[in-house]
Amino acid sequence: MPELPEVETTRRGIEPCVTGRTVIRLVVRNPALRWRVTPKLVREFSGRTIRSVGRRGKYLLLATDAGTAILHLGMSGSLRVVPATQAADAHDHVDIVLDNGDCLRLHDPRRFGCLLWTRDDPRKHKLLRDLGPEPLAADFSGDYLFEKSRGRKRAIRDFLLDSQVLAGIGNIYANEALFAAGLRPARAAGRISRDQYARLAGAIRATLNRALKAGGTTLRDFRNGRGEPGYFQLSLNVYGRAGEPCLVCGTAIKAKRLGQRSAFFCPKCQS
DNA sequence: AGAGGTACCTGGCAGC
DNA sequence: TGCTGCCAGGTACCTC
Repeated sequence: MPELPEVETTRRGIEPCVTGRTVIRLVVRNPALRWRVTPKLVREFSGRTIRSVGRRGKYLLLATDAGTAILHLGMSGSLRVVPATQAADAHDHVDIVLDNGDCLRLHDPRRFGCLLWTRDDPRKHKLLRDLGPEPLAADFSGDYLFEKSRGRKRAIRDFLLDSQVLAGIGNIYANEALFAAGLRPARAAGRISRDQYARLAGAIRATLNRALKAGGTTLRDFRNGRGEPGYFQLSLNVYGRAGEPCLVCGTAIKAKRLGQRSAFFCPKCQS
């Protein structure tokens, strides 16, 4: 589910509700996420005050004076702030109970998400240290993608999904940005020109910014910190639209299997 | 080093 | 109305 716009929407939603609040306890109904939620996390997070809510790629970082909780929403995860007394639904695996009677509730049917604890700088954590640049940060450019892609034979769609190339891009936004840049998803990354990468970098930024304005994409179950869906699915040009007319030229959108995942493109607008 | 496949897990949907 | 098989927003880890 959640790519950068959804994770950032979640971050913005929960930030005012949890910053400065103290965690009084954790309720772990099912510790079996991608990695087990450990007793050490429960012990060390409890009693700590959340100083900030950060994000790196698709990871959320709840920072305290003693350490940082690293949270990933996987494919189907969502976080919301609800009264701690509210009955838990199926798949509400963890509550981070706050000192004002609310809790931060992690819901994740597929359990591909994780909740980890580190005492050190989270950016040095194994899961974060090799992440590529943030696509909305100043150090990201078409030149960076051009240099990084030389000699690479992979499909550009897969190159964009590689978190060591770029952090936070998933299958929806990779496909949408490639449409906006006029590039077919199967094109070899190493055979795309500097000019085309400049256009692609701009398309990535524009697509992510438009998705953020819409509060993210809700295909099935994404919800922001207040339980509300996003609306960017109404603006998708190609993702999930196989067989439907291109909104620019009317040609039928094609779906193609690249590796294990579907890619979508307009055969006329993209080359 | 890079590329490709597998695994983790649940739920929704199409087709029979 | 079942049942089966396939698909899904992610990504670490393994092999070649």
